[in-house]
This record gives sequence, C-alpha cells and structure tokens, in this order.
Amino acid sequence: MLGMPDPPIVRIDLGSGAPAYAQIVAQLRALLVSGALAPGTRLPTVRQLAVDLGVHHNTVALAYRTLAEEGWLELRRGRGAVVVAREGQRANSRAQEEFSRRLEGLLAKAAADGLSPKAIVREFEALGRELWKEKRR
Amino acid sequence: MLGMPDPPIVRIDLGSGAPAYAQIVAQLRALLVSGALAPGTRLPTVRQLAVDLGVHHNTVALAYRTLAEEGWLELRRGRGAVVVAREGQRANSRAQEEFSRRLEGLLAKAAADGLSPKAIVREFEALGRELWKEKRR
DNA sequence: CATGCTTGTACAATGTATATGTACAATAGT
DNA sequence: ACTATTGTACATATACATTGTACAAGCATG
Repeated sequence: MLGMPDPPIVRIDLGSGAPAYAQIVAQLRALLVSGALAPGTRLPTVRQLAVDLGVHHNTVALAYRTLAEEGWLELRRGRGAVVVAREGQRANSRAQEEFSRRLEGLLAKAAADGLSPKAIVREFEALGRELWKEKRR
Repeated sequence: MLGMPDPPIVRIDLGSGAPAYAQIVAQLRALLVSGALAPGTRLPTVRQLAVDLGVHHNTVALAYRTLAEEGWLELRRGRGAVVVAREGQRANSRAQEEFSRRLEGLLAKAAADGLSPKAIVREFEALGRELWKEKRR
C-alpha cells in the first residue's frame, strides 16, 4: 500500500466562525502541550499544510509565526518549521483570569446547547487525560 | 446611603481581544443558564448598560439580539429586554463537537500559559458549581 | 560554484467583522 | 396629544482575516 497520503496533522472546520489560522494554532498547541509533537519534530511546510486544509499558505504561515512567538517553533526560510524545547511559563494572574472567563462562557454555551453536565464533565476528563498523558511521567 | 449605583450586571475586558458584544453575550448567557437571571427579569436598557461598560448602545443591542435569537430574551421597542422561559435544547452532535474542540484549545492554552492541571481542575469545578447551583433543585 | 528548487516572509488588495454616529419607530407615562 | 424612553435600521469608519504575488534565504544537484 504505497502512495497512501498521511492524514493532515490538524483538521479545521471552515465555516465554524472561528478564524482558520486560530484553529490551526489551537490544535497545534494542543499537540505541543501533550508532547505528541516533541522537540526536534519537523512540521509540514506551510504550503503542504495549506493544501491539506484548503487554505492559503500565508494563513498557515501566520499560525506558525504565532506559535514561534510563543516559543514552540523555530522558523527559518528554506528549512521549515521545527519544534523546539520551550521553558515553562510562570502562571500569571492575567492568564488565570482569561482562562476563567473563557471557560465560564464555554460551559454556559454548552449547557445552553443542551449538553448535560455529565457529558460536559466526561469530555473535560477525556481531554485532560489526552493533554497530560505524556507529561505525567 | 441613597444614590448608590448598582454595579453593572456584567463586566467586560476591553482590550482582551475578544469582541465586546461577544463578551456581553457570553456573560449574560452564563447568568441565564445559572438561573441568576430568571424569566420575568428585566435587563438594563441597551443605553444604560452601554454607558456602564463604556461601549456604544448598538453594541449592547447586538448582544441582546443574539440572545433573543437563542430564545433567552424578548425584545420590544419602548419596553426593553425581558428574560423569558426557554425550552431546553436537544444536544446535537454539532454542538458536542464544537464544545470538544473549543475546550481542547482552551485547556491547551491554559497549560501553555503555565496553569497547573490542579488549578485548571479547581477552576472547572468552581464554575460548574456556580453554573448549576440553581438548576439542581 | 552555478543553477534550480524548496522554504518561509513581505506587502498590497480584497472581503468580512466590529464598533460607532445618527436618525427613526414603537411603546409607556403624563 | 405630547414627550420621554426604548429597541432598531442603516451608513460610515476601522480593524481583522484571507488571498495573490513577488521576494529572500537555505538546500541540492550537476
């Protein structure tokens, strides 16, 4: 079975309202936090990922640049995007407040859309396991 | 102690990146879901809330209209905005997916910003209690 | 080392979203 | 009736998101 193309590393939902570049950033960040993308890993080129997702390569480039500014990636012309080791951030109160506010909005929206508290908690626990499974070692 | 103005029903963070009207929607929806704003309650006028928050009244009006379309409010010229009883939504898979995706992004962002898993879980539980405290009766 | 290809980047152009300024329509109170 | 209050409609200004196109830096092959 040769020539089987790998599935794209991320999958975005165009027409979801959320900007494409932000979706790319969010999903890649999740993979980076979980350790699924370890330092040294080379990301697909901006053009490759762009065609996979059906967006312009500059849109992917903006996502990569955002993550590079956060310290996750190293970008160089002609070489590509490589995951780098990133020193842990100190939790500032700003981030804490921002998180609290957004989480409240998200939970309220889910409840308004009919999701049961049980389903919400289940999802939370599942995602938590996924995100920290590598880090717990 | 007369003339003591009530604190605004919501508090938004201008310069937080998130659109003002979306922040208003999110916070009001949280109050509506929790039952803190029960059917029959009258919301502040668009102009009143606008000056409280330092935005234009049309911005508040857009937020109110959004919630009205979701079935939370009834809007009428000259009368104001009143909370109405809203029949519960059925949980569609669309909403479930959207929630999962956004929650994953939010948790990853929090972790990237240095928040510990413990702090994240604590916040989640606190908000959950707040959101469903009235509904559990 | 020269040439061509691959990679990320810069920048202008376009469309969409967000916020505002202003005027209007419907309702309530007098 | 009249006036004040309330949400609404619409045009305008500005910021954001996405794209088209051209460029700069690194790599590979001869």
